[in-house]
Amino acid sequence: MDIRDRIGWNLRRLRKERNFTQEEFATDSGFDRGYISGIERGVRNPSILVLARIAKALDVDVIELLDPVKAQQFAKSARGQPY
Amino acid sequence: MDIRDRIGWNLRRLRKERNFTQEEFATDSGFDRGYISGIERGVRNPSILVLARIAKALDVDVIELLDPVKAQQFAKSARGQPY
DNA sequence: GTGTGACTCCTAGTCCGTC
DNA sequence: TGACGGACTAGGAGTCACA
Repeated sequence: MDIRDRIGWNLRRLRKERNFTQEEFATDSGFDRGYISGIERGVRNPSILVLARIAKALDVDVIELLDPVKAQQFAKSARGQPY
Repeated sequence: MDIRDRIGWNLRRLRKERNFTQEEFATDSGFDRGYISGIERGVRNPSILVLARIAKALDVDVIELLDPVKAQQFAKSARGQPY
C-alpha cells in the first residue's frame, strides 16, 4: 500500500470518526477543501509540516496518520461505500 | 519536539547504526548529500514520498523515522558529540 | 458533500562549491 | 566527515470553478 494511501485512508477514517465533513475539517485545519480531498484520495504528496498541522487538528500524533493496519482495515470496510 | 527534529534525529540514528556517512547514504538513497544533511539538522521540510524513499533505503517503515521516543533518546545521547 | 483539473506562487530538492 | 552557501529546476502549497 502506497504511503499516500495510508495517509489518505487514515485521514478519512479519523475525520469520519469525528463526524466532520471535508469542508468542516478544511475550515478547522485551515486548508482548502479540495486540498484535503486530494490528500484523502492519495493524489497529493504532502510535506511533513502539513501532516503535522493535520494531525494537530485531529488531536492525534502524526504516527496515527501513517498506521498501515488501521488504514488497511478502513479501506477494506469502505469498499463500495459512498463518501 | 518539532516533527522535523524527530525525523532528523531518527535518520541520523539509523544511518549511524548502519555505519554510513552522509555521502554514502545520499548515494544509496539517491539524494543530494547537502539535502540529507539538512534533513538531519531539521531545517528541511521533506514530503512524504521523500521520507518513504529514505525509509526504504534504511530498510525500515516510515513510522520508524517519526518515533518520538527513539529520537529523544538519541538526541540526548548525542549531546556534545561530534557528528 | 465530494471529486477533479487547471492554475499561480513558492519551496523542495539538485548540483556545484567552500570552510 | 559534515555544515553551509548560491543558483538552478522540479514539484508541493494553496485556490477556484465546475461537475
